Amino acid sequence: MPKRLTRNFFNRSVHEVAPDLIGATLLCDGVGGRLVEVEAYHQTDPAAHSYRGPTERNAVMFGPAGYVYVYRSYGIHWCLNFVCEPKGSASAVLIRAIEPTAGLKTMRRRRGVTDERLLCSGPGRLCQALRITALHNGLALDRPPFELFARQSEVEVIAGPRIGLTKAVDKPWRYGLKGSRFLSKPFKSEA
DNA sequence: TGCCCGATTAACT
DNA sequence: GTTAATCGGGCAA
Repeated sequence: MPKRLTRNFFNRSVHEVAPDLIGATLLCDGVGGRLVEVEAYHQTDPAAHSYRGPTERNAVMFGPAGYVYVYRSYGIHWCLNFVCEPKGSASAVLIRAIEPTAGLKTMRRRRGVTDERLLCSGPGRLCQALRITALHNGLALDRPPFELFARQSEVEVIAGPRIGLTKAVDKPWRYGLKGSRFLSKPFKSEA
């Protein structure tokens, strides 16, 4: 059986946690898969929601590590983050793409597409596939409905600039599973 | 209060 | 490659 990750896993630098998450398996009510793409955000980072200090929306980011921060993107989509570092650091990892392994039929129904590569390849898409909404904001990652398992083998992690930003565009804080077909976009170094 | 804009996606040309 | 959809946060007034 794969080893479960607990909240303690997240209580260190977001730049260590983010690449370590590649290959881990996330399930929500039994539906999900392998994390293949994430991005790191920190309070000192102009692109982070926490950059301008605590607000009602980003309050969870200022809390302890190992909890879920969910926000509405463009008024349409939900985006899923894992809070990292000691309380107050306001850092988090954005989950950008998952390789679907569990609940494929459910995900196809929720997404309205059949192509496996379109189920969870993007932050908004994976939230729709796993049915993650504001109701999950503030929940612990090691408690239901979530299940999080450590990767079972070594993986090759690739890094590059984050996607969709207008600030701090040069920071190479996007991490991905090298060669994965399920990335939201290819990394430049393997294009 | 009003205005601008975004850690996106799908459907266009 | 371009653009609409859609709405709350953040800031100016």
